Amino acid sequence: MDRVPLHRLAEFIDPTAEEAALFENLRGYPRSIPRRAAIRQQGDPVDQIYFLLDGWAISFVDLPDGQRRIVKVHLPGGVMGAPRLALNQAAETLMAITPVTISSLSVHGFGTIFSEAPRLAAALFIIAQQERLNLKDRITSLGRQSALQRLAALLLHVYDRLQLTSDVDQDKMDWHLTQQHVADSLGLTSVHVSRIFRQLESQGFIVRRKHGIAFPDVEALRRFAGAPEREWVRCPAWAANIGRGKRAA
Amino acid sequence: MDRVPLHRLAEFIDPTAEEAALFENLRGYPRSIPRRAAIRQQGDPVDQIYFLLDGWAISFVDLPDGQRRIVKVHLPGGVMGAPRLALNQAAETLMAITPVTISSLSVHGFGTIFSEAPRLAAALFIIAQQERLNLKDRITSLGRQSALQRLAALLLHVYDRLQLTSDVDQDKMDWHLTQQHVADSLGLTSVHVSRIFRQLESQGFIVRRKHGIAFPDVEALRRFAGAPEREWVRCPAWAANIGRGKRAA
DNA sequence: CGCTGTGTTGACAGGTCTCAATATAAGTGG
DNA sequence: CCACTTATATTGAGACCTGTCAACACAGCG
Repeated sequence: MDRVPLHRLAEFIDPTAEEAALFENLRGYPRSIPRRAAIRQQGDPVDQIYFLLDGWAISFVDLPDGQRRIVKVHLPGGVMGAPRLALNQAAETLMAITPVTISSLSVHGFGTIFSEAPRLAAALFIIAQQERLNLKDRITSLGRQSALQRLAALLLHVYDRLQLTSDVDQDKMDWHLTQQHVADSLGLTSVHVSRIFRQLESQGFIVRRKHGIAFPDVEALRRFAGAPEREWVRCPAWAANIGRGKRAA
Repeated sequence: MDRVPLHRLAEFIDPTAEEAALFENLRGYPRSIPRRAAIRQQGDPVDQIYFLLDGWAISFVDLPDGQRRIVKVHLPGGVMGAPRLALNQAAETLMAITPVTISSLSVHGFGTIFSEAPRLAAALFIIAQQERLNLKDRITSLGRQSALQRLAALLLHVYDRLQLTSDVDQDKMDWHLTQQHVADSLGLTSVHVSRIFRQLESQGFIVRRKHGIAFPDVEALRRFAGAPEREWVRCPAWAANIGRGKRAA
């Protein structure tokens, strides 16, 4: 497979050679960014979207009162920065939490995809909807679940996403979030996160290692978290056939 | 203005006559649905998306333990059901909470928009991103704000959306959510919602009427809620010019 | 006129936060 | 390589917010 993050697009359509080439031409060269560096600041103008090729990143908002909310954890293969296409100014800061490599696409190139490769555009649209569902699941989770369940749901969410994009072991995963990151994601304090992490561990749901977490029994954890199982669509007919019927007729 | 919900699309591009006609041809006839009726059930197959022409609706998820989470309140002009394009089965139930009229669009017609009217597709994409931002704001709000602030943020969110799509009075709005709805939205109990509603009222932030809420001082409420002010993009160049450069060349 | 949906109020229990101290690991500069 | 600083994780005690349970008021509606 190529090193382009096309796999994320290819989850929903099978790109033709032309589509892949177009995408390849439009996107910029991969760029390395060190840990803790900002990829994009809250308030910057909106002119690029980013594909995360490798490493972990977060988008967060700093509030007037000094608190920080992490609104999304970005994993390899993800699309970053698309939501701000709806804004004049970036809403969030994008920061690398490990060394990362990214590739960027100008908003102009983004428009080109819509006119030249409608099937890719449809795939991007579906990805956006998938993200909406993820956010909705998080709202569901934040709403009324205990901190313990929320943490379990977060772990499983990252686990599932890592399983999709890389060939990793079945029962463990990399982990690059500090407890402060987790706290800012779940709306808890880092103090409490520490407690519930230990609790989850003492109950046998997880085993913690350096930069990694193992799951002795994923299914048990899943039942405990009460997170919905999502059955993502793959290559839906309406998207796959875009342009076909017309050009034939 | 037409009775089609094109205004929502027209927030981001100025549709040509052809684009408007295409959309008009693809969408179904308006349909009326009584209060409390389900527009779409959790688990149904995915073959339509809906435009809410009039009335209020909610999408919610019923959890195994009997709790209900409202993931979105739909107001007139909104697009409903797009997120499930990423799924094989509908993730949520769509229910009218007032009498509503809707117009539907098949997923096939949705594909046609991507091939025939890329600018409309781009507008739909931007709307999706806008929704993502709204969800992110809600996550921010749910995460660490007090119940009082969350309620204030919800009220302002609905207020701002109503201001966008209809010409209503500056200092008041219609309100069709019961306190149970609010509780299911904010992740609180209806008991507590009752308390904080009274508290918000006794502090002078709101005045409650039948099916309506008035805001004596919107800006004070906004400061209290601490919700971010969003500056939505309008007719961005990358979307407006889609297809132009190409056809000329 | 009774019924169901909705809103209000009170007392108590429980989860999470705050504040504070400490331990451990990870960098950094000499 | 060591000393120092910083980041991260852990633990405890008490306060506060919100949930639970229960009872009741009120309205709309058949």
